[in-house]
Amino acid sequence: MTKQILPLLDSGCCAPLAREPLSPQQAGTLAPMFKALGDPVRLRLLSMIASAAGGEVCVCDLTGGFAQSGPTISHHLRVLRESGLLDCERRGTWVFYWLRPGVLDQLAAVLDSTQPREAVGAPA
Amino acid sequence: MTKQILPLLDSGCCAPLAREPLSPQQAGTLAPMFKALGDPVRLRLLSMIASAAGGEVCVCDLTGGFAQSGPTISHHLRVLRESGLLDCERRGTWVFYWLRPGVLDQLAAVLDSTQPREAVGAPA
DNA sequence: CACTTGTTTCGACATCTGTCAAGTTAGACG
DNA sequence: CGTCTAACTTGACAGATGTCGAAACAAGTG
Repeated sequence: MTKQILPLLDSGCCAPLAREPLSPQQAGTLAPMFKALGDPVRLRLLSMIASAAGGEVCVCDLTGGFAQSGPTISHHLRVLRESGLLDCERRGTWVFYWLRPGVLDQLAAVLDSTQPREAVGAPA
Repeated sequence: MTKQILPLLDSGCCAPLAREPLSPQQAGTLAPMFKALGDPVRLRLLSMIASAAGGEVCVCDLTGGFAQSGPTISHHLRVLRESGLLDCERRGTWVFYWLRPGVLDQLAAVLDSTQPREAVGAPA
């Protein structure tokens, strides 16, 4: 069910944005994830899923909260899935979506600016 | 020089994504910022500016690092500025850009998922 | 098997986006 | 003022994106 997933930030991926310039490759890996977050409908979908009690939500419980049609919600879920933020599984009639663990934290870490620069590693 | 800026997350704006579902309004405020981050060129620009020594960079020091034309870089800088992530000022011949303080941290806070749900405020 | 419900895919369409070439504005310097 | 450089704006264009209705697919139920 899960289609092509972008090369995952294996472990941390990159230093925070504000510590050193991102390489074109790093930017190319991160941008699609931020892009997936760059739509109000997708942000709300992600939030509904991320904040759900069991950590997962049935599509049937998502569509009701939006003015958009079923196919449109399905499209946005696919974008979130293919960007590596969500995963899903069919169980009988229903399809459940959940947050891929850790991905949001990695994105948050990239945005973190508490260690602007010089305070990096200087051993002495 | 600074044009129309989106309604700024006054103070925190919203609870983390994973704590409770975003309202349509909150999603509408946040999405344009994530959208601005959703392009590799803009991510690199932002990173170059955020990690720069003095906290600001002259446009003339940015354009060299990209295959894109000057107007294209200018366009991306405008998108970053109008989404509220950057600010700029002209000094003589040159224009300098810098990170709007706090904005990145607010976005990071929205993505933070260390307090999934129930651990919220329950007084007892 | 036919029927119903949940979900995705397909096809179409209007809008938005990234890009560049060409032209314009802003300031510095004679 | 004229000219040079830095940066932005405009106009154009190919390609991506958000949206929907219709059709297809998946599973359960009679």
